[in-house]
Amino acid sequence: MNLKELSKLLGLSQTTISRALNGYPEVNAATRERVLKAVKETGYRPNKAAQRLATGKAGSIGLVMPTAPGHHSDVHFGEFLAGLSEAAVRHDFHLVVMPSDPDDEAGALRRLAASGNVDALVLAYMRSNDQRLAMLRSLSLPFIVHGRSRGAEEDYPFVDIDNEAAFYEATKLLLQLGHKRVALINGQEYYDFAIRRKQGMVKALAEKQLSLSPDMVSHSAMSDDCGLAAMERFLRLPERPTAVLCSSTVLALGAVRAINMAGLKLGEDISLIAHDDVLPVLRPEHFSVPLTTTRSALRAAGSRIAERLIDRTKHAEAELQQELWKAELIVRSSTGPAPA
Amino acid sequence: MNLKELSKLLGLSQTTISRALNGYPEVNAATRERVLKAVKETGYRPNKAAQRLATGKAGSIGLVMPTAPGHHSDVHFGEFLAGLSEAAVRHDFHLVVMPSDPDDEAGALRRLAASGNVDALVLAYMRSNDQRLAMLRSLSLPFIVHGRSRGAEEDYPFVDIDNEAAFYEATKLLLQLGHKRVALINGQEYYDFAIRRKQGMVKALAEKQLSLSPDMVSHSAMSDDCGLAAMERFLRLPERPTAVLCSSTVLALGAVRAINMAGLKLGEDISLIAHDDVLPVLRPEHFSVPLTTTRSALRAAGSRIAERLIDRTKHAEAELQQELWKAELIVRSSTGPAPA
DNA sequence: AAGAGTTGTCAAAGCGCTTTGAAAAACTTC
DNA sequence: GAAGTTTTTCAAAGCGCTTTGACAACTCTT
Repeated sequence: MNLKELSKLLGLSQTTISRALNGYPEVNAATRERVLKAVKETGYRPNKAAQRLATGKAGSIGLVMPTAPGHHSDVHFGEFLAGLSEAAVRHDFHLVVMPSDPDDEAGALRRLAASGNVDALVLAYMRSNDQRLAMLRSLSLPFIVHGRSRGAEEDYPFVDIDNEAAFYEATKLLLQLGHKRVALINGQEYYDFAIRRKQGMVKALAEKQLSLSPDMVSHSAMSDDCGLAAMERFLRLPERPTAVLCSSTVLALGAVRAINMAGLKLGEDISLIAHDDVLPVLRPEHFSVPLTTTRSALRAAGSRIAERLIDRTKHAEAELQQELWKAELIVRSSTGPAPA
Repeated sequence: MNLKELSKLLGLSQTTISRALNGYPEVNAATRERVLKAVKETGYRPNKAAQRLATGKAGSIGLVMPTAPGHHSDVHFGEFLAGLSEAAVRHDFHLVVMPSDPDDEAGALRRLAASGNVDALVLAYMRSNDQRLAMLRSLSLPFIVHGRSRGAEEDYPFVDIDNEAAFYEATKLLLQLGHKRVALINGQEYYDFAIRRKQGMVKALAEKQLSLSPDMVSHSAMSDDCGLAAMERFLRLPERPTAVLCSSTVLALGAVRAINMAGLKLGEDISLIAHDDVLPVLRPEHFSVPLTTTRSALRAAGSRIAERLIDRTKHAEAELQQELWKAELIVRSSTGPAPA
């Protein structure tokens, strides 16, 4: 069933039907009723491709999903996607996911934009000095950044959490508890959030005339085995840390296992604070020793981003909104005073 | 830059350019060269929406993502999506994700199909007697099912793992080790895979004149806390199980924690076998006691499905392929002889 | 009751591509 | 070199929608 057939069926012009369906005022209420009824009965749905060609609006927002045969899919991705989805579904938008080699996200982004398949883009997995920003600016397609990019000029709209403040606060808590040797199990070094978190930690340490030695820092993918390996390495140090910060509860999962295997007691012999993106499958409060965390819901960020993005495709006013969310420090049992 | 402009620029008709670009033979080699060069210079990209309208091909495959504000996003979803993506990216296809209320997947599917945004659909999260099947059959859009649906006629193409055989084999292993009381921590009862796994288990038990009592079975979402809760319940039984099967490594994560908290030794006091969908963040071999598992890579399934689906959009021949993959039983340390 | 203003409807022109059917140009062949 | 082939190119007709500009058909004014 297409518009032409429907118009024949109703004895109305395509114009009138189109207007009735799209809420234009210049349609008689009775006529609109009649159209709506016929639509329901026939199950007519406007063809999106045609609509898109006519209006230039795609009704979908796009994002690039870094993936490759060897590449570990990121647990956080699903949750972020769920957030985007929640907002998208409210506005009857689709999500176009463009898979891409992690090393060619810029190219994937360009292809996605050129395809005309999307009205707006989400930029995620931000790196320091991210080259994708320059490309996107030249593309004249609305976009919002999840995170930020150190080194690049900050003239783009974003939703980010204050990573530096989060890890600054977390570190301060540990220092107050008397810890002096604090280690960091972080995400990959090229990610913006990782550097900021490290900076927050360094800043807090510096205030107590302490510094962060390189052998107390680990950068790796966010998987439990990386967390395990990093923690094991720390525990083998001549002067092992008495506290550790983790950039994810997934990393913490491995770290906690290493701690247990070493026969140490979490929250007594060693303290741990993890950043919690609120993954439903891995709740810090459900760890055998509930984890102290800096919490910020990834899903909420996704949802907010989609909401703003969709709004922009509709109203096109280019207000530069930059949101910096505070992560919440939640103290549970994995933190305790430094052992004497 | 659009086709019209380019044709004017080159002094060629739109037809010729279109043909040159789409590899038709009836174009002079020299002309084609000239076109290709101009395309490179001008950066011309055919508008996908127009292409789509003209050809009826969208160049993307769709799937519905169940999501709602309260709804836990499924860890397995990301991995499945990664699999789909890998194949999609190879063929320059996009993935259209339609978020949907979990209770209205059928409606979402219909809307997605009607949108003309996709050439083919993936059906996942299959339930017993799934009503979506009937709907899809009437839609004349190619689709492939991930999993199967008990109760529905099996006349659709699918990729599934032999869940029954997997849990049959796993149970047999436990029985051979002398276990008599085996419990099951399963996914939600309405999922097809959950029922088949239970059936496999029941079958193996029946061969030894044993039966599966209802209080030894738990159906829940696939999260660690559900696994924990289920295991705790089992451990409180007057005659607690000496072995347990888990439908996911995520459930096992919680179950193992419950076992540890009860002061029991995994693989000695109690045995555990989990189904492993090969989630990169949660590897059974990295558990403190490495888990015995039935393994089948979810990502591979996604990849295979996308591959077949894309193939079908291109060649349209409707061979009914039904693949049933064997899960691999991998024995590690979480299984041992039944305690005396 | 004629002129002005409002409403409701329509035919037709696009949106940017592909594809059909026809025609022109370039070769063959006898 | 005329007739027949083959190769190469083109104009025009869609694909299914939205939107513009025009036109009836009413409803007010005065």
